[in-house]
Amino acid sequence: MRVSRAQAEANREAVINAASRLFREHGFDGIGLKDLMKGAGLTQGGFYKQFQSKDDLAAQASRRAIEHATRRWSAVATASPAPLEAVIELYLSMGHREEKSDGCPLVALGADAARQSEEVRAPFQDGVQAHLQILNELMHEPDGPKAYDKAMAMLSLMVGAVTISRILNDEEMSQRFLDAAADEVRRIAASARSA
Amino acid sequence: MRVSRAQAEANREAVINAASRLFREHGFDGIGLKDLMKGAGLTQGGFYKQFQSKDDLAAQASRRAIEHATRRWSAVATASPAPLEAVIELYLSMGHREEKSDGCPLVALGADAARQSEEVRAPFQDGVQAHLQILNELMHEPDGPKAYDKAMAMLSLMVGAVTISRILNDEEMSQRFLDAAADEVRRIAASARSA
DNA sequence: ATTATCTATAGATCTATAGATAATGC
DNA sequence: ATTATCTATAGATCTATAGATAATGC
Repeated sequence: MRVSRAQAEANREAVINAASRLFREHGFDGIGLKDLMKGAGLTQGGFYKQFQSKDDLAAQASRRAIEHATRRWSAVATASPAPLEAVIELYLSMGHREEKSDGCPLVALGADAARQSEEVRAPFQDGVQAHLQILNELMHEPDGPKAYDKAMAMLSLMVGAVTISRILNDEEMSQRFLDAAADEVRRIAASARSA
Repeated sequence: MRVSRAQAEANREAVINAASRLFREHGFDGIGLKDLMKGAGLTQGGFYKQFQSKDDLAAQASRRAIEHATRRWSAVATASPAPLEAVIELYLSMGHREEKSDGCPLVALGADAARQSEEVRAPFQDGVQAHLQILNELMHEPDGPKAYDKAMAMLSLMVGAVTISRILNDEEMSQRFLDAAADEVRRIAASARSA
């Protein structure tokens, strides 16, 4: 029954990874400890040797999800000659609309996060800052006086558009929301020039 | 124990009204039948004489919340000489950020709605359409070829900004998100002209 | 007589804990 | 000997149902 220390640490990581997906899919209140542990191939009993509470796991899983999302933005941005377009294509896409459990946690858990403890909200707040910094660098004039405000509008627009596109059944309408958002994100990035 | 037919109908309405607030505050999974009924001064036992299931109440409470939000937009728009500014002031405000249980259901339950049954999602979809129509009429050129797409971007931006502002603890940062969104909403409304 | 609401409860599930088991690590 | 994980369980809460109660409506 006992496993090596290295394996134990790997198991703990597996629980955090599974939870980061399962919380995004079902919400913090929509999945229990039993299924969270099962997601890593373990049973419920070991949970409190690994985490202080469900809230503790929610905080760690949120941090993992947000940091993964941030790295993903950085990765596509640095890999592309047109970084902003690359981020738009990644984020404002039907693919992202459908991959709820692997997509942006600000969309999958935005409304939920506002109801959580300070511990759980903290990683979301850090994630917002990290996303803003990336967007800021993708702006036409990152050092303009309003660049950071423009980044805030861009992030709000992106999060809102994917959130709404997930509520809508109509795929055509969903696509139209994403496209409309993409157009305006481009306009905002460009307008940082004159602001 | 038994009450008049009129009172019974009033009680049912009271449950829907209480639920429309309580779901926005705690999420669909964050509050049980006992407290939902208690919100209307009743006990849990009568619930299934009034509603088919918790999901049924969630659908009706969502419809009530969304329709209330739509009427609120219409009301401030028609009452003001600057209708778009009135809607912006109402929606992109710290007051709205704080009144979660009486605010826009797309913000309070956006991520939750995407996980719900078709029955519960339907009122949200109708609500999105209704909000778009109001925004469309507030545009500088409502009949422009891209007016509806502009309305989509405006709604996404507004929903996203309030969602993020609720996650942030920092009030200054929250305010800045709302202000940045307000600026861009105005720009988008104006840009419908030339599009 | 009918019925709106109540108390009480069934059965499932939730978070959290206790103690058993069996493999690691000294 | 220590400890990572397991099975089992406590106690609370969840959705849903059953049957009692008492006021309405015919």
